[in-house]
Amino acid sequence: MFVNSIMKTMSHPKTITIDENVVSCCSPLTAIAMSEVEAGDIAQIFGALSDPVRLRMLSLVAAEDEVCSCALEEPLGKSQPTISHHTRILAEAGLIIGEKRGRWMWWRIVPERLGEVSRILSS
Amino acid sequence: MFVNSIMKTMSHPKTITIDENVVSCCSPLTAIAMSEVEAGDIAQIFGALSDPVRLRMLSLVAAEDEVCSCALEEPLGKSQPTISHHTRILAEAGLIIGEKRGRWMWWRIVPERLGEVSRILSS
DNA sequence: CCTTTAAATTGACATCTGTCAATGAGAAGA
DNA sequence: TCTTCTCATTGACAGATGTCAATTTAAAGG
Repeated sequence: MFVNSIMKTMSHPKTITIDENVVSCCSPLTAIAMSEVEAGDIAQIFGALSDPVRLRMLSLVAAEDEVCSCALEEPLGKSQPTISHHTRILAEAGLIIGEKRGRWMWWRIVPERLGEVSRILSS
Repeated sequence: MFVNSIMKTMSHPKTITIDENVVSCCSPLTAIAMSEVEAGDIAQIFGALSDPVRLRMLSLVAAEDEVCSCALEEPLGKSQPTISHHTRILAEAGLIIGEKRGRWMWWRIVPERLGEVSRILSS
């Protein structure tokens, strides 16, 4: 069946690694005197969350275990390069992680990262 | 003394009202199918949080009970119009609230709002 | 009134950002 | 190898955004 044919033909799972150390995350806001570098790092994450298309994308991925890039174009109504652009930004922020299997790129959310960001706002 | 002289000269406290109904906040991300309008509203909030200057501004305000606009220019190293610009954006996102007393504009954070936004990311 | 002071607004400008058509890079199957 | 398919990259462009000088508005105190 379909899944098996994928399993048989897929190459060794390649995990897309994202610079984790780019981000010095994440002490709560109410803690004293946020440094400029910390502010820049956190701003990058919120920047990833500041676009409607990316938020709906995140919502779509969160609703499933894994979502293929190809399954995002239609519900979001955006071109393939645009989808690729947005997944990259979310991945660079550490909010999703991608794995290429065969020709398909599969995305899942990173719950721990979501939690980290959530904790920044909770006093 | 200083505080009293302020109390005596201040006009009736005018609370700055911000369009609350602009934002249809805030169901968690993992809930099904975020609508386009909801995504737009939430994106606006995260957009307010996506700038390093505004994050440090928020941090400064959160560290005190109230902070005067005039007390923000120096630590943030930005001009008065720029400070005004950023406070406005944070206020429009409902993250801070301002009150004009005499010549001074006093800002405080809106903890409930911070909580709302935090809850969007917590699955 | 007139002056002073704090903040908002306006206008200008450089930079950043979202978008897509065109193209390139890898993987799978024939 | 050749074709097909999925995704990434590039280049271009319109629109959004951060910044400040200059100006306006509004409040206080002579």
